[in-house]
Amino acid sequence: MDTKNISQAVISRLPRYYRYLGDLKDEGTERISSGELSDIMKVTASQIRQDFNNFGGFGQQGYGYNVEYLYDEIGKILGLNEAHHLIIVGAGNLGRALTNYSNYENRGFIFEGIFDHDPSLIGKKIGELTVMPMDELEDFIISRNIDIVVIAIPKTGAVSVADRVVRCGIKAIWNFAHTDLNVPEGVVVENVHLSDSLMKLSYMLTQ
Amino acid sequence: MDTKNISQAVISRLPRYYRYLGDLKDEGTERISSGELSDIMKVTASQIRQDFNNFGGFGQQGYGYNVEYLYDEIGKILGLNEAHHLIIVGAGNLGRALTNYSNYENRGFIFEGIFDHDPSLIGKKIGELTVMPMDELEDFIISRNIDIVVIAIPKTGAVSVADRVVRCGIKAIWNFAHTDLNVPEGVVVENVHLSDSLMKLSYMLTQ
DNA sequence: CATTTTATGTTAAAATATTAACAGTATGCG
DNA sequence: CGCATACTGTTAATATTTTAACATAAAATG
Repeated sequence: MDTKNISQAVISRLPRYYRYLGDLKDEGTERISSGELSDIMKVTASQIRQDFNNFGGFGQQGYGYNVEYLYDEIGKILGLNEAHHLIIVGAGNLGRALTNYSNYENRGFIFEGIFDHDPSLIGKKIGELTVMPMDELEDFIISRNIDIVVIAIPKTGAVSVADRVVRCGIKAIWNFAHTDLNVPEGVVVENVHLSDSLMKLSYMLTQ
Repeated sequence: MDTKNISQAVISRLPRYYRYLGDLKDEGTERISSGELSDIMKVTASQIRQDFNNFGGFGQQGYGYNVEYLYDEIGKILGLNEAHHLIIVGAGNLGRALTNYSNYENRGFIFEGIFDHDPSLIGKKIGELTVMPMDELEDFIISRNIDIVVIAIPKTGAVSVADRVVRCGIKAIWNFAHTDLNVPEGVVVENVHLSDSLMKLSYMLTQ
């Protein structure tokens, strides 16, 4: 069910499917066809079937897809069946927003700690978490089995933080810094470049 | 220099070029070739040349590209030569983070106001801005010539806010709500679905 | 000032991704 | 229980995107 090289385009669409299927499940919809889903999501039915079939057949001819089953399966593909343990580096506005955001939006992603180098922030409570100093970073990651690090600091510090966490075994970085990170083979980075996103909007608006 | 249907893929890459060119400019680099840029950015030189040529020839054979000129031109393409006036709907953690974020990161994007429906937040200061009540939304948009609305509220309210702002002429929405917005032809939406992004990371980590 | 080098703009080829078509199977209904 | 219908899974066609190739023009060199 995995490593045969699924394209980035397909992967990017999976969370959206997951979202719509979750909504359908909540509404009590039991089954859905690629055609109906196509209408709701505004993508072709063909694409939906192709996408799902990258991971095996989840549907049944003449019936369609069972919503709950499909939802669960996509969840598994996305790795949501097991919990992830995160820390946030950077207790600025964005770090704080993400801490809080997690509580009600992202089950399965457990925010275990938040770090900052600013002495005036250390010890402060942010939601359930207490800001920790940067020199405790490595110990915390290792002792708490952290698997995802969120980088929410300005770009000047981002690269060195990435290096530090990679050195203690982190394999996934959610990067909000306004720069690209160079990481070794086997480490994945998901960038959220807000400025890039805003510029794209500006472009579209200008047309 | 415009409407001949530039692909989404190209547009998505423009801000990244802009970022790297800005860095090069700051370092004092005067000229650069597609080959050198290719090395730095880890994309093919061919793609770089193709991308730029969608908008006309910015370089010179045997010389390459003038960094500052190219930077400015891409800025213009992205619509960064004129200021944009934004408001944020939602004074929660995310809204607050974006307000502050803007100050030091995004010149040319001017955050003019922030709104919330929660009475306990109205009147509070967030950076330079004061939280305003939702019933002043339309008047403010019109009187201040707002051209971009940032939606930073939970999905339950997002759709109706989008409808409201579209009705008073807004053509661009930066959507952080965990839902898709249905907008009429001519209105553009740039989604920042943080959960989707995190799920993508989870997928990559699982592989 | 001629010659070599460099590097673009552009055309052509290859690789990917999307859409359409269809064969075949389960379902639902009479 | 058989027949029509409704769908998927999958293969084929089309469209798009990316990469490579190359002809040409400016720049550098001696």
